[in-house]
Amino acid sequence: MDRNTLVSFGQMLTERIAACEQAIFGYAGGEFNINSTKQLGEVLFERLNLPPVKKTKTGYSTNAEVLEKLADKHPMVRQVMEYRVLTKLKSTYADGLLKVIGPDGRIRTTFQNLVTATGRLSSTDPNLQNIPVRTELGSEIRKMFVPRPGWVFVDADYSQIELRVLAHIAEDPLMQEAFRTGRDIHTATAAQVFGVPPEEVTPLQRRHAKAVNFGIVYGISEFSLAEDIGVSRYEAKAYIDSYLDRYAGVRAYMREIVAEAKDRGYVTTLFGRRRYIPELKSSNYNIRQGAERIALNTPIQGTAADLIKLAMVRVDRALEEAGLQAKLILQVHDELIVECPPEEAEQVRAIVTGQMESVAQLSVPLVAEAKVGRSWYEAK
DNA sequence: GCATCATGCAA
DNA sequence: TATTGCATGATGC
Repeated sequence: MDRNTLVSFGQMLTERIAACEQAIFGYAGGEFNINSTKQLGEVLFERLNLPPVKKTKTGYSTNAEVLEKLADKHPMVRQVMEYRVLTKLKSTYADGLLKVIGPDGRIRTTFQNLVTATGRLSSTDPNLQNIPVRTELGSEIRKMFVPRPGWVFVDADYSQIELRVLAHIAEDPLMQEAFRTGRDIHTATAAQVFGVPPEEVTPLQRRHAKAVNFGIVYGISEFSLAEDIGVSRYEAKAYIDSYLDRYAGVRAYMREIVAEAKDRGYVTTLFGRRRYIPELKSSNYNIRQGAERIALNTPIQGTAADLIKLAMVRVDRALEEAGLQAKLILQVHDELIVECPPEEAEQVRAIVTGQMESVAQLSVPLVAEAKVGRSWYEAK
């Protein structure tokens, strides 16, 4: 870790947090613990009389979605949103990571191989599988993950591995065709769902199609899709219907995997990993529906986990056999990170992506893309 | 000190 | 009323 930069980043956050706090206390007319959802709820919904959008089982919800809806109703709300972003980065990442830097300046996670229900690894103490990447400020943290002096990172990730696994397992001809011809799957899906040529797909259509692809893997409901992309339930239903009309293999898979799971009591991955799902027989509708989503998702997520685990073994072996100093140092579900001297980087890149892509022969190609960089931020 | 809750980060 | 995880601070026991 680049400890000094991490310390400076933490100090910058401290200053910005203090400014937020002062603004919030000014609007509230006094101090309170902004971290307490109970106290914050009282200020927002009782003192300032903002409309309570949603409840939790213990009181008012103040989560990001709720705050977003209230943002135009009182200036304090945006300050609270910024406060949440900053304190998250400070406590979990800046302070949290500083605490676990070893005497040699390196951070080591502990991987658990037997925790998740699907076969994924999990990472603890610290969790290196949830380092921020989606926002500009958050991704600054990744600039502080650096290799040993003079070395570089090679970061390789699978492209759309779960949808490729779905295309394979579901034997869906259209989805397979999209991957075989190297198309952008979300654009191809939008073209199918909205009935337009790929080159006429608008950014909004692509975004909606991406959300549907994402949701399908998890066992979507029209309600949740509507929530996610901000359309009516009827529109969301139309998207899903159109999707499953076009990707008929996916529709059949969804039906068959649930039937099989109910019959056998478990589902399996392509490599035979098994997950029992006793909740399929629950008398509670919600629990039963949840179990069906698990039956749908587990073979997909679990097969992807099997694939990358096998790739890890082969990558490690191939790097060793090539006589390289390169070392596999991290896995993040669909991504492998290797540390190596810069003169090895191009060979490492070829070995890692080559092993990841050839780990299994599915009905669609597996594609891995790699970058080289002097930090995790640069290499991703 | 431990458990639970709400929240938010990742794939 | 979308899958899988883990860390944090607050809160209560």
